[in-house]
Amino acid sequence: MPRLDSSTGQARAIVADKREAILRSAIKVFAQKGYFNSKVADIAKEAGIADGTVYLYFKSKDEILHSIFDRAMEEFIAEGKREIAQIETADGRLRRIAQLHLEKLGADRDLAIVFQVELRGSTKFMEEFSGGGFAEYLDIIRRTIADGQKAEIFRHDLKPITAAKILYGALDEMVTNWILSKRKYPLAPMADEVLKIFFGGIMKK
Amino acid sequence: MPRLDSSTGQARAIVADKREAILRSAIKVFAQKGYFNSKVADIAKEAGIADGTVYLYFKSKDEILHSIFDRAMEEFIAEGKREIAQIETADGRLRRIAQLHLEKLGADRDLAIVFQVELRGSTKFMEEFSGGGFAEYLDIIRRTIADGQKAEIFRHDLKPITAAKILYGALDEMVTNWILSKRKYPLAPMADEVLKIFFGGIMKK
Amino acid sequence: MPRLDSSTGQARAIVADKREAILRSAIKVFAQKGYFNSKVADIAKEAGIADGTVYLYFKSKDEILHSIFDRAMEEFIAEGKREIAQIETADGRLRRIAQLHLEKLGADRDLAIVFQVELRGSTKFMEEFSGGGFAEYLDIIRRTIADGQKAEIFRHDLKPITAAKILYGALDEMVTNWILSKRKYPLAPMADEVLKIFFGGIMKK
Amino acid sequence: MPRLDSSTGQARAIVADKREAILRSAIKVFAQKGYFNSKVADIAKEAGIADGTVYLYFKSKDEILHSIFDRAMEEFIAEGKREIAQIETADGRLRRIAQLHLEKLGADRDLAIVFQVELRGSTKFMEEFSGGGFAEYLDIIRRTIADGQKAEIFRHDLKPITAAKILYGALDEMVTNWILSKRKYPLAPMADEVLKIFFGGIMKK
DNA sequence: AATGAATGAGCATTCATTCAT
DNA sequence: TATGAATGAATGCTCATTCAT
Repeated sequence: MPRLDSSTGQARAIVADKREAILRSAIKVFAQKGYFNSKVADIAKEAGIADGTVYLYFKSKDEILHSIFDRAMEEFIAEGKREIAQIETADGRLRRIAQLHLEKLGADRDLAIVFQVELRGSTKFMEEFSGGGFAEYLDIIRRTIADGQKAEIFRHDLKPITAAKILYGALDEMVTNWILSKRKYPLAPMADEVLKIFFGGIMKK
Repeated sequence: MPRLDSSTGQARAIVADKREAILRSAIKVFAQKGYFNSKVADIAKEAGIADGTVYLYFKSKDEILHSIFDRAMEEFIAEGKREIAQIETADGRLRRIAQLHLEKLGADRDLAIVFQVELRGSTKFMEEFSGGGFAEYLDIIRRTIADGQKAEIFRHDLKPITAAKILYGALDEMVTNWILSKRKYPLAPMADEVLKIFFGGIMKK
Repeated sequence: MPRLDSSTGQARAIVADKREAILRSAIKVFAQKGYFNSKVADIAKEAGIADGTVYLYFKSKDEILHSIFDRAMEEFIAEGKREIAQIETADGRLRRIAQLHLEKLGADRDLAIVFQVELRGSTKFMEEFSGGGFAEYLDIIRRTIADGQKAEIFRHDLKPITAAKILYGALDEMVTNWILSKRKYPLAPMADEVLKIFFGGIMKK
Repeated sequence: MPRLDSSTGQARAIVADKREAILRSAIKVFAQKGYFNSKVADIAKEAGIADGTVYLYFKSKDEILHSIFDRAMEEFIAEGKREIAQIETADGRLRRIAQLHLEKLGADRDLAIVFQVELRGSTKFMEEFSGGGFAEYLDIIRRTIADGQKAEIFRHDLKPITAAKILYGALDEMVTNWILSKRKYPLAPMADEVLKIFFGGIMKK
């Protein structure tokens, strides 16, 4: 049986590979020129395939953008959950989340650009984004903060959802600045800077 | 020759008025449909003028978007500086900045949408944005934080520029969430929530 | 008042002229290459205007085809009714209808081609065609035949609607043959040939 | 070597079967959606084969349409000739031709649609059509009429070719009306209606 | 200054056909 | 023979911008 399995499996793998290749190409092209200024032909050329072939794997240009987001978010959330599960304290978990956030985007500049720039380019998309994976991500942060309050390590006079948004916003700004910065620097370490303030405040005690 | 002066002045005022009207219309239209999906004809119709007239006041559709940003940012920074000048303490100044940030955008939802969404829609624009008024704004925050460190009210183990970005990012996320939220709520009060964390951290002492 | 009227009237006339020009060009192009093989750019070039201009006067390529038919049919029916009204006998009226039918199409070969060929190229269009002007035309023939029966000049053992279809079909075939014929010959005289049979049959008495 | 022969024969039969299947599928699809709106993939799916397989039996989509016409016309003419040969009188033969015409198309609505609608969709095709089987068909009618004149049962003051076109046109219109009609009714009986007029005229003697 | 008709470059998508397997 | 993934040419329509009036 391995025979049949592998033949089917291989076919599936090839299909997945090509989808993958198109997605990678699209990320690169979108990052360079922006979604609206990117032609489907650009993506195809970057992927080394014919224009029409793109449509064997995606229904439309729009679907490509959605797929980029869905796939990346899915992966990120899965990995985040896995890592978090092994950490005891709420603050430790929060630190890991922040690090992961910046590690992931810091490791793929093009993807980061698409996330920071293109996904924000339309209210329509942002709304879908907000209702989708992003909401789940924000909720993970929120729950972790609530956990920390229960565990009496975080203050009680803050709404967890608001605190979560603040943390997310701060991290998000780190990414945006990193993308736009002319100087190259590693993004991940910024997580600790953010947490230094988020955890400790900037006031002297 | 008050005559000529006044006539010129009046003419200039009329010109400014029409520019203004076009800008207001553009903000409304961009907020509704997004920059790329807005037609110049839509803006003209909203402003009650002919399509071609738009080009007597702006060189291109792109310039309209830039003007929206420039004008709003200029106004905002001018007002910010004015208000800040009257405040003694660094933390007081920071609080006023945060409040102003949310007050201004909270008072004009369409403008807020254009700022949060449309201005992010292209790296090109974000780069210009970053190099322009935004940099100045961020620098004001940075200097205020540095002042606070000099005055020994803020910790010294934080780079002012990083702290500034974090504050900005947190505020920015408040605005984005407010825009996308289905529920209507006042935006300005969120400034205090942000500062509660920014100043005090979320850890129990 | 003629002033205002004429200015408006002139503008309207110019618009009508351009519509007209596009329609004439479309008839020519459709006749030459067929509807599906005609590009909107072909029509525009033939009319001496830019591609986009076509869309200032017509919503789509499809609408152009419909307009060709509507306008021609309307004109034809109006003229037919006018002429018929002055004729006493049913057979005289039928003869005039048949003559007009062939005169009109015989005078404009391109229009005839569009009518005979392109309007038949899709069931969708034929259905609309059948439900529209064509039905009215066939009904005029039918009523004339029924009149002739009432006047006791036509046999009663024929359903007027069937006889009408037969006459129409015979005339229609004359047109189609004329279009496809390599030899040039006047179409109108064929009306008498058709009527010779339609009225008299081909059997010897 | 009966072996080879039979194997070849069988192979040929299989080939013929598949050609046949594709043709039947094409008729169905063309009738439903029209030639230009039908995709080769639609035909293949209807026939239960792969897209590429179509091209093992036909050189192009266009050739399929031609084959539909050629095969049907060939069959029809062969059958027509066979039947006619056994009939003595010219009017009897004409009656049989008219009946066959409507019987055949009345028995296969999809084929009728393709014949009445799709084959008319382009002058190019109509010209080929006119020069091909259709010319032969029309000629059979013409000769039969000429025979009737020689036999002194038909009037001499009519050109046989014109009379033939008139008969054909009338029959053709019957088919077109039948196709477009919402009501279902048998087509074949219309032959007699047509002949009642064709033979006898509609005038009272 | 204002108009709005005209322009024409630009692009996502489709689909007949090919060809490696 | 059969497959169906891949190809890439082809085109209707949009819309920012221009310019004669």
